[in-house]
Amino acid sequence: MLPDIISVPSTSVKCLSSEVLLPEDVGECEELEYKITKTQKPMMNRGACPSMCKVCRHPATGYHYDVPSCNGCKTFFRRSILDGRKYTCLKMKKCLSGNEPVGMCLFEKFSKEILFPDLTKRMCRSCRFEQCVEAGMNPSAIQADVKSSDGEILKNEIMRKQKGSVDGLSTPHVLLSFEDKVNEIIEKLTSMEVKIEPLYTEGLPPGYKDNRKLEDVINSPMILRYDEIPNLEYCPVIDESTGQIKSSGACYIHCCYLASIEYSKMFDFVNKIDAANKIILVKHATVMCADIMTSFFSYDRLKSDKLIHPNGLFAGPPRPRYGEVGAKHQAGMQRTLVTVLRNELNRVEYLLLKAIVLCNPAVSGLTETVQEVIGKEREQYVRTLLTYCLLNYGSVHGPSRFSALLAIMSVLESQQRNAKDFHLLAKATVLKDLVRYTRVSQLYEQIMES
Amino acid sequence: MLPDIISVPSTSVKCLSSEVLLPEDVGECEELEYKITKTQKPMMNRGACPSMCKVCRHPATGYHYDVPSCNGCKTFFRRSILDGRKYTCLKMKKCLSGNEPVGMCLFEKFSKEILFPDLTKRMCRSCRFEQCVEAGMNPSAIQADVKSSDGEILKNEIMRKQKGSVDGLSTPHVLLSFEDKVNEIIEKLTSMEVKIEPLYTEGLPPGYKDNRKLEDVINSPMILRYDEIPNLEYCPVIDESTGQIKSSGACYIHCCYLASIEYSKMFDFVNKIDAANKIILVKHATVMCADIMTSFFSYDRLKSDKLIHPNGLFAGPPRPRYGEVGAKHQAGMQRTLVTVLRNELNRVEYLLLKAIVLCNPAVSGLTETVQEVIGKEREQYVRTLLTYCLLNYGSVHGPSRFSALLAIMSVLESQQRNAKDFHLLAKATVLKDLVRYTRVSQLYEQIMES
DNA sequence: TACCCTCGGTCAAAGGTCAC
DNA sequence: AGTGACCTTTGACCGAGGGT
Repeated sequence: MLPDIISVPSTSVKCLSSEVLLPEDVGECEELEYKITKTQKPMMNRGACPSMCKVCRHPATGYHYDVPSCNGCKTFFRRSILDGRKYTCLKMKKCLSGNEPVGMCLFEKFSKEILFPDLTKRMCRSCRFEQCVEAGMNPSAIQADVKSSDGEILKNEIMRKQKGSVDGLSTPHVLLSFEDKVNEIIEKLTSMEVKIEPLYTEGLPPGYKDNRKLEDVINSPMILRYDEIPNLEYCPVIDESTGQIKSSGACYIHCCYLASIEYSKMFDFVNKIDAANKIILVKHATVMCADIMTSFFSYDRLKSDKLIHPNGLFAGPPRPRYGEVGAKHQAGMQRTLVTVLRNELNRVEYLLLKAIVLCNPAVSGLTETVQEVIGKEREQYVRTLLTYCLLNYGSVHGPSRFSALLAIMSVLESQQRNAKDFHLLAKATVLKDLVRYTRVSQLYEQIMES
Repeated sequence: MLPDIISVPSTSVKCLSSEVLLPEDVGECEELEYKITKTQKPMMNRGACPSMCKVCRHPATGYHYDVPSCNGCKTFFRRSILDGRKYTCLKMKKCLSGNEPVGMCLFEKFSKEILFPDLTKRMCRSCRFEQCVEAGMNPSAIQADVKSSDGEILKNEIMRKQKGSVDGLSTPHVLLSFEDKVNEIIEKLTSMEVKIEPLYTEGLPPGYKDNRKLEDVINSPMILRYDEIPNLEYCPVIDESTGQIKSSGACYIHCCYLASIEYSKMFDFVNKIDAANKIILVKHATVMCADIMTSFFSYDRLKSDKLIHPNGLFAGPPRPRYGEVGAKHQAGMQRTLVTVLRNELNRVEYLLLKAIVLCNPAVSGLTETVQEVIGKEREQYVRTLLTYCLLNYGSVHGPSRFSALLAIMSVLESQQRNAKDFHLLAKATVLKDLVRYTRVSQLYEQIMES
């Protein structure tokens, strides 16, 4: 069962194994399974062709014997079974892991291995066959008649082995160490994300206002639920014509920003930088982090192709009366989402991208030391994202996937410029009243006016 | 000889040697070669079998390392490369032509050569290897690992030699190693760049105007010097107040666009797409290609930190009177350059980036097939750039270098939008006169108004 | 009806082997 | 030690058949 879920293909998850195995994720997995059952296609995936051969990392040509694989490995497996072949590895099954040039750092080894993917050359037939079995190639999916009794025996042997090992430990894999490292980072980001989620999804209750300054929020201990916010002020907006309290929903924009700020505080490197630099960084990153969060949330959780808040309401400046700049802003927000959707950003990619957005050493005003610290942090996430792409999309499509993801950043950046332009314009001129009506927080203004 | 024919084996129809000797068959050979070139499938041609070894004139057993050849020469070539052997001819490389037994008349020599075509007997190993290379045997088609560093050196040497003589007919081979592929692609792009450079650096001479339409330029054969442009029209601009010819420098903008278009025509994939799609693609890419070219040229060749034309004059809309949009446009141009400078883009990165900019499958209006073709082409360049970064900046900084380079693209894109906005605004309103004054070509307008 | 998968089969062209 | 006829293996490609 598990293998099937993992190999559920294409853009969608193909997650690293730990993701699948995390207890929190069971729900997600089940959901995935549900989708599969629903479309009544347990094995194959409509549309997208899997990108990488699970055996040798060549470009895959489709699912063969239940495994995304290339033509070569498909034929190799079939022949091996039909002829009932027995291979012996002369290198103690170390064809894959051994023989590396000495003195290479791990990532170097890895990227070389991925980018120079001719595993077939380095794998002996024994190890290749092993890898086929490991990847889950299903002997009973072979329709042709086995040519020898050896074949029959081998087939049964493999089937027994696979049945037995479903819940057993998978044998160590070359890339495990990289997967481990990637997993470690992803797990950390995931747990951070989980922590800030309630802050965003619950929103500030209607009529309440958070009066803290940006500096306060940044320098105070973590606050992960709105009801822990000190000095939350109840100041409902009164409709001037009717004199009644204007009904207003929960305030998600403010909370989305709060969530982004609290999120940024969870990174280890913030301990290494001083308050002034923190503020500069946060001012630069928050709008973008909030945007990508809203976009991803709408798409991933709420399955919406429109930008919506956690309560299901339409997000962004909703009314047309904001004029041209408003329209541009609005269009920009939607563009962010559209980009996310078009790329079918998955959760891992989202998390890493957000981390990369946050760790931007090019923000002007940062001291040199801080730039260096942040630069190193960013490099780590960039590398992880690249590794993830290479592992999941292969050496052919991986790099372009990686570049497509990075392109989202520039969309976020221009979106941020639009948002800030919009805010200034709105405040200065036509929208003075509207701005007063809206429960604009000081924090919001501080961010937007940077 | 006869036994060979009989034992010509198995299933496949290895041709009979007598066939080789028939004069009529020379034609067939040539036809075969022609077909191959045409379909760009040098590998195989099912059904037809090459008849004669291009190295030694024995009966061929098929294509080996891209050359119709016999078993012996195939094995000889492989062994020579794998062992990295160096042969020396003791007969001044005259094994083939000279040194005939004395006293033979020409006809004797000739008929002997035809009837006993065993050149191997007469060729020393040095000359045989020479002949292999000459015939076009492709060392990168050898899959086995070279056994010595000598082998690696020899292989590269041969490949360089062949590239020079065949003029880049090298075939995309699946098993070409990544390093090789990187070099191959870079060399190809370099040679393309060299070809278009004069078009840009010379510019159109003052007062001349190129009246061709975009379609004409795209569909006509390559023109790489301005003096080959058909119907170049001399139409100097007259100053209305003085009645004198306005002095104007060479027109670089037009030529830069021309250079970009001619450049795009050099990509192999353009043969696979129709005229309509070509136009769409070129309309989208030209401004960006021209921008990055101007930027890189200013920085790399002219060592300028300002955007300047090859003649040393300041580039871009130079006068402040263009108003706000003009200023924005101007600032954008400078921003492109600044980005280039800040990144210290080198030539390889510049070339690859330009190729990536050009091969954009996301341009709206392209048919799906074309999108796919272009997408594959782009993937190739993206992968190459990534590999280049990893190789040259290491696995720690390489990925972020790669991401920094990709970020230049979005700068180019927004710069393009500004340029087009500027053009439309200029044309429609305040700058009507200026636009008329400027020798704006139809081609320029067609590009700017897309 | 018309695709679109994935199956098996095919064969040109790789590599390897071993008398000579 | 080299050679090359013969052999094995590989994998791109194609038609078949079953599913949507």
